[in-house]
Parts: sequence; C-alpha cells; structure tokens
Amino acid sequence: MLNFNPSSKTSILEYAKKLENFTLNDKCGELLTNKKNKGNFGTLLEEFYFGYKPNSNSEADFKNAELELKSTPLKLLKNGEWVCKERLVLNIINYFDLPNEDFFNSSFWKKNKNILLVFYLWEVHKISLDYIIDLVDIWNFPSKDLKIIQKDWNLVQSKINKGEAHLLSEGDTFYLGACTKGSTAKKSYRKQPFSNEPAKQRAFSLKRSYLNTIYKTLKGNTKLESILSEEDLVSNSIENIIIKRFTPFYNLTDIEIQNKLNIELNRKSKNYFSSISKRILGVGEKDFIEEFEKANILIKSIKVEENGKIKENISFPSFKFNEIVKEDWENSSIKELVENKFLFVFFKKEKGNIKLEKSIFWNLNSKDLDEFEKVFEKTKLTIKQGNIVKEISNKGIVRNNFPKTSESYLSHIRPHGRNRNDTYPLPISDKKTNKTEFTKQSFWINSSYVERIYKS
DNA sequence: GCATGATCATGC
DNA sequence: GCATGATCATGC
Repeated sequence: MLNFNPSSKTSILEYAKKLENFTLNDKCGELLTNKKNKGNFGTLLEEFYFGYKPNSNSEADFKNAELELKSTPLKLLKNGEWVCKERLVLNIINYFDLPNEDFFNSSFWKKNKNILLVFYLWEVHKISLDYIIDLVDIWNFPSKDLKIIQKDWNLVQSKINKGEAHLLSEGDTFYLGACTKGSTAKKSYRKQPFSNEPAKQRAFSLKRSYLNTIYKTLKGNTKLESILSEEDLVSNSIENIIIKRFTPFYNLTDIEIQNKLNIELNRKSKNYFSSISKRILGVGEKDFIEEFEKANILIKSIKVEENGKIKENISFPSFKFNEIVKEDWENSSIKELVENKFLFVFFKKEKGNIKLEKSIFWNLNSKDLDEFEKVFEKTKLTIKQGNIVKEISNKGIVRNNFPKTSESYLSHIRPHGRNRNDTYPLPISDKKTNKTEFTKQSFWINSSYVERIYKS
C-alpha cells in the first residue's frame, strides 16, 4: 500500500517533500531490520520509503510520471557551507547503442528528463539511516542548460563514432560528464564498435560543479551572471563563443584594454590579469560567471616572455599528507581539479609592455591523466614510506624525494606554503629526520607543458 | 640557465 | 590567518 500515486509527479513530490529535515530512521526506521541498517542511502530510500526494489531499468524509476529518483550527499566545508560531495552518476553509456540514438530519443534523455533530487547531509561518523535530509525537489533542465548538455552528449557520441571511446575524458564536456563507472582495472574494460581498443566503462553524470549550482538554485541562494545567450548556443560551440569575446582585445596592452573597456583596475593586485579576463567576458570582478561555475572552467592567466618562453608553472592548492595517502587516484581531489576545463589567457611581454596575445581552451586528454596518475602515485608512495627527505644542505635547504619537473612532461611537486615552517602533519614520521610534519606541498603543471599549448 | 626549494604580497 | 598567484634564491 503506497502513500502516494506513482503516476503523478505532484503526488510523488508531495510525499517526497515530507522527508525534509528528517532522517530515514525517523521516517521508516520501523521497516528496517538490523541487518539492513548498513545499506547505502539510495537503496534504503527506494526500498523503504518509496517501497520499490532498486532496479537497473532503462526507464525512469517512476515510469508513468517520467520521474527519476536520485539521492546525493552534501558535505560541510570549513567555511560552514554545504556543497555537493560527488558528481551525480546517471545511466551507463552503452557504446554500441549510443551511435544509433538522437539526443531526444536517447536512453539518457528518456531516463533523466525529470529528476527528483534528494539532497542529504553526509557526515563521516554517521550511517545512512541517520543522515539529515536537507532538500527534496524536482529538477527540470532550463533550456539554455539543456542546449549545453545536448552539445556534451553529442561530443560523447562523436568520440564513440570516431572509435575513440577509450580516449573519453571528463574534461571533454561542460555540464554532462562521461565519468568512469565501476572498476577501472584493465580486465573490466568494454568493447567499442568502431575500434579494437578496449575502453573503460563510463556513465553519464552531472558534474559536481553543475550539481552544486542545481542545489544552490533550488535553495534560492545563488546569483550568477550568464555570458552565453541561447541564440549564440544554437550554432556555435561554447569554446568559440567565449574565444570570440577575447579576439577584439588581442594585441592590446593591459592599459589599452582598460581604456577600451573604460575601467580602472589595481595593477598591483595579484588577480589583476584574471580581473581583466573577467571584464573582457563582460562581468564584474566579483561576479560569478554562470557557465564557468557550472562547468568549473578554470581561468589561468599566463605570462609569456619576449622570447616566447613560459617561466611560470601552474599551482594547485596544497594537499594534506594525511589525506592524500588515503585517496585513490580515481576519486582523488587532484584528479577532479585537473580534469576540468582550463581557459588559458596568454599575455606576452613586449618592450616593457604586456599585451593580450591569445586565449585557448584546454583540457588534459586521457594520456595526460594517466601521466598525472603516475605523479600522484609516486607522491603517495613517498609519503607512505616515510621517505620524504633526501638530504639537507648546510644552508638548511631540504631536498626531497617527491616527483620532480624532470621526471614528467606534465606535472611535479613543489612546496607551496608561507615558508619552510608552514607545514602539515605526516601520517608516518620521516625516516631520515624523524620529523612528524613537512613543508606544505602542492601539484604543479610544468611550464614546459603550458608552453606546448601556447605554441600549438 | 634551469630545476628545485623558499618566500612574498594581496585579498578575503 | 590563510589561500593563492607570483616571484625570488640557491645550487648544480
């Protein structure tokens, strides 16, 4: 006996909304035997609150109402803000079926047209039954978002058609990702129709950044500035639309750009060049750009020397030694960062001036990600073995065993703190010095790699 | 001159 | 006080 009409969206939503501010234990604890208390949240929700057995049908969970049920965790940041913890994994990509589909008759669209989202507050010490449900609502894709998602879907399809399913990577797309699903061990690779190369199993997913703006939008606490119009999106790629904004400013000095835009920025500010880029895109320095937030596009301003060399490496936030040793590459925070899309804006030094030269969209390809994985694994191993310090010079400079620039074409480890004494604790003490903490470090992208992009 | 390690400076 | 982008210093 159901407490709602499974053919009616309104009825399902009304019933689902009753979960807000409660836990599953509050709502259906009596239906659960002790044995089942440890199931994952989504399974318990389907079986004990909505009363159906979890399935892997290609149709939406509530078929007649065309509604797919999805639950997803929120995690608490240090600044007190709750954000989505993970991407939202949707249906598995069938490499053999997808080439024969159009977007609007695709299995993706049939299943995920309307999603009933259940956001719950994940906390490390709690079991699924005790997570507090924060927000329940139906998400319909706004038409502009849908255009972008459709482009993303088309891109995945075209890669499969080209026999490049094995080269798919999350950075290829904007809102809808093709994330790995299940074991990424070689033996669990899938066949693809237009190449003999086995490919990792993948699923469509809403990127974490996109899901996060869904959450904020449904909560009603977000203000984003859109820079793309729906008309633009009909005939253009997102990359082209954005690059076109920059071209009128090519070859102008930073001062000339300010004059042309009729703005005055603090030249000494460390985000001076990124502010210039934002103003060129037509938004204020402090505004969040809707499309950049949803797709987590990272703007990187790069200085090019007069001789065409790039000296600066690109840094990422320093990592915690205690945390990185517990991470797997596939779920690591650094992988999530580097597989995003980058917008490189190149400023070239010229006779004492600095001119905007060009801008390029970029994302690491699957080979680059494999390379990054090696750097990640070596870093992890170095920490795990307590094998960090190599030697200490008489001036006190500490040589370490972390991956160096010369070891990879792509990435290396460098210090990134206030000074040498700005440290994080180590999971095991260093063999050589017995120290239990070490100078903060972070992953960097090699300047030589950025130089290759610049010259491409 | 370059790779690696260390630190500065701004802004939130 | 800290994160982040930028730059300096050391040593091979």
